[in-house]
Order: sequence, then C-alpha cells, then structure tokens
Amino acid sequence: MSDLRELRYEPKAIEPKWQQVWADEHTWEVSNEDDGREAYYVLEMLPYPSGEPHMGHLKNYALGDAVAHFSRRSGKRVLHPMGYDAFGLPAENNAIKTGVHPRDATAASIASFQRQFREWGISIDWTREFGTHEPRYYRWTQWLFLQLFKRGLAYKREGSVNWDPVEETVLANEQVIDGRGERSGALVEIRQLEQWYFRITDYADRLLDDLDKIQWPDHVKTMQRNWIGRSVGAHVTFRNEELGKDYEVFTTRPDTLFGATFFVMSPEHPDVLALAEGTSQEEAVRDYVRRALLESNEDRGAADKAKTGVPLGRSVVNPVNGEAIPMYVADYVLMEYGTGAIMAVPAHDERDFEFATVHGLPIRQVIASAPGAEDELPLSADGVLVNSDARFDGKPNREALEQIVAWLDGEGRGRRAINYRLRDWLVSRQRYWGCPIPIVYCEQHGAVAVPEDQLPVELPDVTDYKPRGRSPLAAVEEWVATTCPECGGPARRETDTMDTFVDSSWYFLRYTDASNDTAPWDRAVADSWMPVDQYIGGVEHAILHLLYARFFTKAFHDIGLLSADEPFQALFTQGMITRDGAKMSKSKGNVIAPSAYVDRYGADTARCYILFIGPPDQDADWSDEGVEGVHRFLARLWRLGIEVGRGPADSPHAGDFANDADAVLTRKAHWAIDKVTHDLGDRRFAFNTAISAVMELVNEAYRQRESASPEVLRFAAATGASLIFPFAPHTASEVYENATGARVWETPWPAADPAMLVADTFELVAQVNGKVRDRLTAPADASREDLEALARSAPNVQAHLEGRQVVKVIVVPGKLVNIVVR
RNA sequence: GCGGCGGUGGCGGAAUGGUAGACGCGGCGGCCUCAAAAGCCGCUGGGCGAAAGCUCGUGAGGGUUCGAGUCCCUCCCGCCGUACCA
Repeated sequence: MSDLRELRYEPKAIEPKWQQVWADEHTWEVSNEDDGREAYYVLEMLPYPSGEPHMGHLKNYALGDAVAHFSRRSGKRVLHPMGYDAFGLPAENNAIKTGVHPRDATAASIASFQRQFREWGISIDWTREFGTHEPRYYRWTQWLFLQLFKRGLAYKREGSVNWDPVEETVLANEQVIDGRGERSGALVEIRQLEQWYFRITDYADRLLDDLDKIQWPDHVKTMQRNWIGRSVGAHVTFRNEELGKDYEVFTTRPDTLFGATFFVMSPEHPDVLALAEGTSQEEAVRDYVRRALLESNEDRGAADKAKTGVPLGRSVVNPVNGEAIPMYVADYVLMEYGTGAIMAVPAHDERDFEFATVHGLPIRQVIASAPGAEDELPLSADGVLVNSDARFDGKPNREALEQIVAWLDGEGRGRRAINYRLRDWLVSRQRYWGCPIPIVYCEQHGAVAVPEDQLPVELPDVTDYKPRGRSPLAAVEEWVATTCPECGGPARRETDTMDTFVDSSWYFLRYTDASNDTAPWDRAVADSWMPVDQYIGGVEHAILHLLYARFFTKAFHDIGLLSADEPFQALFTQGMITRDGAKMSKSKGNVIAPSAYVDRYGADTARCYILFIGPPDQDADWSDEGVEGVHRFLARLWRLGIEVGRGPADSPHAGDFANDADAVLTRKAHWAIDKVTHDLGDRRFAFNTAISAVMELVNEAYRQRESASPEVLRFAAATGASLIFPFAPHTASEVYENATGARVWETPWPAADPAMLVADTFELVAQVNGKVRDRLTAPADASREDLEALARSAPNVQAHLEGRQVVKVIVVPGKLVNIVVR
C-alpha cells in the first residue's frame, strides 16, 4: 500500500462528478405509470425557505434519502419529491423592514436550498418541484378552499379570536402557546372579529379513531389525542327560576350530581351581568368580571393561583333533587370549554373543593371508596354512591352514572354528551404574504365564491407591507373593487389571506401530479401513490401540520377527490441537532451551517456523520471530532476501492476459500449485508448501527488485506460501497465503479448468503453460576452433550467446580453452557 | 398535576433475557519519517495482582430467573409535551 499512501480522498472531485451524471440522466425521476414494481412514496416535510438550510434540514433529507435509496434498490418505484412552503411571516417581516418584496427574498432562499440539495446529492425528482407561493400552486389551494366552502366546511363567523398585537393578525388556537403568539412571543389579546374557519370539529371523532390505523410514534398520537380532547359525559340542565332561564353544563361525572352544592359561570359568560342585575351583588360582579377580563390568559391560567370568585346573588335548581344551589362567577371556569358554566361538586373535584374551602361552601360526599369507608376528600376515584337517593345509594358509581343520565333524559333535563377541546380552525390572516381567499362580497348576495375559471385570484403587488389592523391588501383599491359573479353588481374582494398551514396541508397530494393544469391532481394518479408510505420530519409539527393535513385528506376523501383518508401511513419524527448541548440559535451564537462541513469534508461525510451520531429520533450533539472520524472511514473505504483494482467482485462460495483470511473477510461481508439490511428494514431507522457495521467490514478488510486474495478484497470493497450507498451516495458510486465498473444504484440491494452467516466453529462461553469462566472454540454442529463436556473440560471451569455439587446445566447451542453448582 | 421519553466508560453511543461497553471520538504505545503531518498496527471501565486470574460495575433499593442494562415493584433525577378541559 506504500505507493497508495499519497492518494487522497477528494470529495470535491468525486461529488460533483456523480451529481452531474444523475442530473444529465434524470436518474431520480419517476413515472406515474405502473411498471409492475411496488409504488413507494417517501417524503420529508417540505422546507420553509428562509435564509440557508440548517442542520435540521441536513438530517431530515439525509434520513429521507437513505429510505428512498434503500427502497429503490429493494425493487420499489419510489416517489421522492421536493418543494417549498414559501408563504409566511418571516419573508413578510423582512419585507416590512427592508422593503424587498417577499417574493424576491423567498426566491433567493429557494435558490440556495436548491443548490445545496444538489450539493448534498439528495435523490429528488425535480420535475415535480414547486413553491406554495406560485400561482400555479395556490390556484389549487383556492380551488380546494372553494370545495370546502361549497360543502359548508369553510365558513365565516364572528367570534372571539386570538389577536397577536406584534404580528397584527389573528392566530389559530394551535398557534397560541401559553397565551403568547407562537412566532412573536407577544401576549395575545382576545378580539371579536368576523373570520374564516374550517370545520375541523366535524372530524374530531375520525381524527381520533383513525390514529389506530396509522403507524406513528406513540407520543405524537398521544399529543393529537390530548389536543382533540374528547370527553364522554352528559349535558345537564339547571334552571334559574327568577329569570326563568335554563343553563346547561357539561360534566364527565353525572354520578356526582347529588353532591353539587354550587354552580359557577365563567366571567366571559354572556348572562353573568344580567343575572346579577338588580341583586345586592350587581356591583361586586361587575367589578370581578372587569378585572378578570383585563387579566392576561397567562396570569389567569397560573397553576397554583388561588380560587377567586363572587356570588351572583342568584340560584339554580339541581334537577336530580330539586335543591336550590347558589350561583357564582369565577375565573377558574373557562368560556372556551363546555358551556362556560359548571356544576360544582367539591367533594369529588379538586378545583371545586378548593373554591368551596375558600368561600365556606358546603361539601357533600356522594361517592365512597367502599360502603362505610372514611375517605379523605376530595375523592375523584370510583366507588359506590352514598347520600344520594334511595334508588342509587350503594350502587357502583359507573353503573349509577348511566342510570342517572337515562333518568334525566326521560325527564328532559339531561342527555349523554361528548365534548371536545378541539376548536374549528381559524384560517384568516390579516397579512400580505399568503394565499388570497377566493371570495367576494356583494351587497345583494353576501359572500360569493370566485368562479373556478377565474382562479387564481392573484396576489397584487403593494408598496406598504405593514399590517395596520387590516390586511395590506385592503389598501389596493383597484384590486379590492370587483364585480359580483352572481349579479355583476359592484363587489369587494376578501382582503385576508390564508394561514400558511393551509398551503402545507395538501402539498403531498400535488407532488403526485404536479404539472396537472386542469385539476389539483388526477384522482387515479393520486390514488396510485397515496398515502405517503413514510413521512419524516420534526416533532414540532405533531399537532398543527399533522392534524390539519389529516383533516384535509379526510375532507377530500369525503368530497370524492381521493381514496385515501389518511395522508401519512407511517411517520418518523427526528430529534434535534444541538451544539454544546443547546438548541442552535442566533442569540446563543452556536449556529453551524451544513455548508461549512460540506465544503470542507464533502456531503457524504456530513450526511453520514449526522446519521452515525446516534439514533435519529433522539436529539444529538454535533461534534467536529466525530465528523473527522466519519471522514476517515470514508477515506479508508475509498482507498480500499483503489487498491483492489477493477474486476469481478462476486462472493466466493462457502468451502471455496483459498485461505483463512478469505473466509473471515467473506463472512464479515455477508454479516454486514445482513446487519445493514436488517437495520434499514421495517422502519427501524437504525442508521447509526448500519453505518458502524460497514465500518467493521472496512476495518476487517484492512486487517486481512495482506493475506486475503484480491477477489475477496474486491468483494469486500464493493459490498462496503453498496451498503454505504444510501448514506454516502457519491463515495459509494465512486468506489463501486472503481472496483466493479458498474453503477451501484443500478445494482439490486445485496442479499446475504445464509450459509455465510454461520461459521464452522463458534466461541462457546462457559459459565459457572452465571459467571463467565472461560471461552472455548466449539464446532458449530456440536451436540448439547458435546458442548457440556467441552465446557466441563475447561481448566478454569473445573477450578470452580472443585468440591461443589452440580445441580443443573443449561446449554444454549451456539452460545453458552451454564453449570449451576451448590 | 397529568402524559411521553430517557439515565450504560473520559465523551457520542452498542447490546432478540445469554460474553456489558459494538462502532466512533478522545487517550496511550508502536511502525513509517531526518522530523512532522497523513497513513498503518495495537492497547484503552474501576480495584487487587508479577502473571494466571479474582472482584466490582448499566441512577437507588427490592423481586422474578440457571442467568437481568433488558422483565416486575417502589423510589430518585433529567428532558420534552400539556395543563383550572369540569
């Protein structure tokens, strides 16, 4: 090898060469025509093009590309597309600051992403590429909006909305975190505005139930379940006789109705002031409500906040026992959930208990853990009814619950009910850089859909991007003023744009038929690819994007546009790349760009390292030393490929080995094929151990290279290249060509020869009382008796048997013998 | 509070109930070299021991088992999500 010592692994020469081949030959383009191979759709979440790609992108696309390559070489017809989620606030905020049109900033960023994806060697079908900001795409976003509108799934109504005072737009519930805007971090205000919504709540049950049909990580399913927040219980009507008004409450525990000792309404409840009017409480209530509404969501929601509230000076009648119980207003009751009013059962609810204690209200136990038990209150666990009613006392509470609800139902005072935490999806945004809502308003006809042949409603240019409490589009009078499609009379365009999550809720469908200009997709084409077989992205989208995309898919299924009713059959959520244990951020100054490593070590090193660093679903800390190690490994593989020269690279057959080195190395190669195939299969994503298996193969080849025959060394080099191809496609292509003259991506995924996975001998572990006392070489086909005898013959085993009585012997063929002594 | 994930050498991490620490980083030693870099080869959990070997060791404590990082129970710690949801 001395003459090769000076040879240097030069990714800068290797990588562009192969990228050129793939581009010239359109290698990764895939037809929509069925050719007998199984269709397989692998997709990574599309990037938001802002600035340059970061490490999270590198990880995301390195993961997806490995899946795509492995699937292709396993005989599948693979769809692996790319696009850009290009509408959104960062580009617009930049426009406000610099005056640069968001389209220009976005185009510059997209160009950078395109260039780097090519430099990374990601195997993308570029013929299907688009940005969601292009009219040829958002034309169909608008079309889909109108399909939902026609079916009542998109509607406009006035209601309380979250207003972000910094972004100057409304936000969806999903975009408000701890009472603050997701992007701005500003405390959101509640405003009454007329806004567009999607009726996602119609799908609550299916979104919940169908989680059982898809292969997603449990924690993501759990987050979606919690977000939908389905609770089974009852609606029960309490009557206020003075005003003659009925108030319904939602409760999950109608079995505790006999323990209700007061009734509480939210400060936002529309009837609170009217109820208190004319009572001695009128002023106190007005005061309390005013203060409660001023308080921020954050302060109000504070975990251990004392329970405040004031009496309304009125009472309601408990329908189960006719008892009049006092009414209160208190801010621990939320208007957004249930009916904004609750029955309070202090003996069996912690919050009610706390309130009753502070305000000196009666606490009546109606469930006991066992008959006659002395329970500490509040008791939320199941038990038997007490102090309730002769019909129910002594009954298990779950049984009593059903009977009480049935009884109330008969009386017309209650019924079974299911309540959800999920709210309809608010999609209006008072911002410029988004998809215009294709609606016009006519004095005569109200909100009218823009006719489909007039789509897209193109986003006009504006000079001032700054939102001023209304969309910047509202200032473009010549665009706003239009005619009504119904009557031809004067009409005005909707000036709000859509939430960008609308754009990204259907992009995976457009990829299947991206150049279709008569429909968003052809149903037969979409059906041939959908659902996405493997979706890959960050867990930060567990609720928003992943829930919205599921809703859209189900709605389109119902409309008849699609067979699939789930978008992503399998989901993999990748962990974050950190630096010095912390999330990379500009403020911490610990951001490192992929380009720095790609330029210095090559894309293959960067891609391999990011997959080698640890299990991909976990967070991982970037280390420059680790990068060097992976680079050394690829260089060793590359040098091996040079050294072995070009020629046949077939595996020798068992028994045909010229020497021990050939046997050892051939077996190692087959072991590596088996290991890597297993680690890549069945959505295991064990890429870190797959790469280390190839490292082991290369290490073995170096150890054996003085004695192994050239053909076997070549087989080892070719196998190593073949196996590392999904992670380091350029180096793999180079090494494979150097060794065999063939193209690795045109070569089927290798299969391990089962005969090579077993050796003639194995290392037998000899244990005494479970402790290893010796290691012996044993024939692979030895009988249990032979193995036991062999183990007993080992001197160090005998030393530990000395003077003891053997009570049992465990023999695990191919592994160990354990002799149990006393 | 609740839900989820995790805790293994100096570090990142491997281990279908069967040799704990694969692979990589770092460290040590050797070869090559005038010297270095690069490369190549080897060693590398702790303690005792000249060695053979013995012994301890996967957050803590129990249990099941011939055998536990892995399964069960009780705790402790960390991270993520979520939270007055009736």
